[in-house]
Amino acid sequence: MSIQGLRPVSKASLSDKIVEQIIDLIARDVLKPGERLPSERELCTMFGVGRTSVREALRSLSVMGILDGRVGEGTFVCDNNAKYLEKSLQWGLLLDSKAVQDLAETRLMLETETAALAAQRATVADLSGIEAALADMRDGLDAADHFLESDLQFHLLIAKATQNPILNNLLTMIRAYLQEWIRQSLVKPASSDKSGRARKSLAEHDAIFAALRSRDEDGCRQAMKAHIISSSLDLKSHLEKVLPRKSSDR
Amino acid sequence: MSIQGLRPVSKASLSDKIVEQIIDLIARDVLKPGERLPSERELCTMFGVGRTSVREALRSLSVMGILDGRVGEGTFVCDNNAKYLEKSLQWGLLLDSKAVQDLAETRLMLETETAALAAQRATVADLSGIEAALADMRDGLDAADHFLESDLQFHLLIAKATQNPILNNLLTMIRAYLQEWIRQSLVKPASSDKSGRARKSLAEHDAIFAALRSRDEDGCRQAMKAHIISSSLDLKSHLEKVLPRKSSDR
DNA sequence: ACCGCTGAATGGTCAGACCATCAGCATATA
DNA sequence: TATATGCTGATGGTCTGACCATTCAGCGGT
Repeated sequence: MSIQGLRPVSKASLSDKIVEQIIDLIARDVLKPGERLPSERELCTMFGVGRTSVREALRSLSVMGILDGRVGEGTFVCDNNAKYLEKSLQWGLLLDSKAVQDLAETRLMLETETAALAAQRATVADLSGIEAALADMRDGLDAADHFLESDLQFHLLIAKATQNPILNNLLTMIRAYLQEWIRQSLVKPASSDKSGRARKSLAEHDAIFAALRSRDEDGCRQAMKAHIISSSLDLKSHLEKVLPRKSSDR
Repeated sequence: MSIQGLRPVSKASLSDKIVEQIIDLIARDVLKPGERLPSERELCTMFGVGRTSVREALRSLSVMGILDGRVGEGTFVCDNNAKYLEKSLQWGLLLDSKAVQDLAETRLMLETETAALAAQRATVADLSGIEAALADMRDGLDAADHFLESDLQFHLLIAKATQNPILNNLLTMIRAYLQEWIRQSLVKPASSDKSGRARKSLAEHDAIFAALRSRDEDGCRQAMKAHIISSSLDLKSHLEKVLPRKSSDR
């Protein structure tokens, strides 16, 4: 027997209700971005609940990227309330075991298209930033760490130049995972000579930047693709030396 | 005076470290979906921290949709990694028009390339699964929800056919976010006639599948791109009706 | 075979305490 | 006067121990 029209009773936890209230306050602009919330202890009395519940609510909102708690200062409304997406995409990446090859493949895909987008949208400020990173690479030709750092900057600045924060964040994350592998494959290259690799890499970056500056969308795509594939060769051969072969090979 | 070689110390909070550990466990399949975690009190002794910290960690993971706590039963790993949708809509959030568009752009980028990859790698099982989803769409031409569901399946199966779990997971999550918007723009289309949109969409999917089956990598890319752009137009005009324009517009 | 009771385990909440950190201010020093 | 230095109170982060409400398994009675 089943009776229609029965509604589930309120099963929301206390902290969830608090979350709702705070979100509502933000949505109605009572709490504006950057503003400071009352202290946890004050919120306790205001909501009439224990500190635990308040803290769980604040924790939730901070995981969503809506609030940001700073010890000794207080809790603040994040300027950018769309952080939630980026956060969960990050954690999602974390969830998937960091298979280096799959990651590298994803990076290739994202970064070539990102470069094309950047060619359309980069501001002059973006361009000069990227140029600076390039100059920095040139300076660091003989210092692996320095070189690598500028290299990373170069790529991240391009991602930023798409003006798409989600894309930017995704690429930053992926790159962070790969960075250590890339470092190793540069420091201990398969192809004996290492400053040669750096020099080649620099030339490739030059090509990318040239295409970028002249707003050559497709040229940028090609240059980036060529660069990543080229640098992936070293990474791949390095991996094969270090990693045990996994089950399925394609 | 500045001293070189000083590294920033660990500033991650206790609960954040616990979050990382648990995510790692799930990523390495030590904890499988649906499985039950040790009780909070056990976790306290296992991690050597107070219950507060453990609870904050569990709370975070549950906000992310990775865990699910049930009173009197325990805490479980969600079998459905794409719970984010439910969660983010539950909080009614706050995706401004720009975020949705950035997301759509990212999707376009990923999904076109994904289609090309799938054309190379799809197994016969993948293909027949995709074909089944296509047939399902045809059946659901008049039932929006049914149609939408099969549509989603179609795209996810293609992502799966790349055999790259990271790519797959990424697209699954992005799609989960967009799904509700896509639904709305189908049910309440800008261009008056809605079964027309569905029919057009079906034709586009046919084209994609044809290219996929004949392993036409570039054709697949083009077909997918055309499809997403076409369906994005409706989404975009829908957004402009529903969402407040935020700050910068490009 | 069915029902209801009981008790243990569990997540949710509470109160009170201590700690590390930070802003702001007063003080001391050059 | 201007710049360090040191104190102090407020704040978020953590710990402890307690109680509540819910759930489930097991027991006993029908």
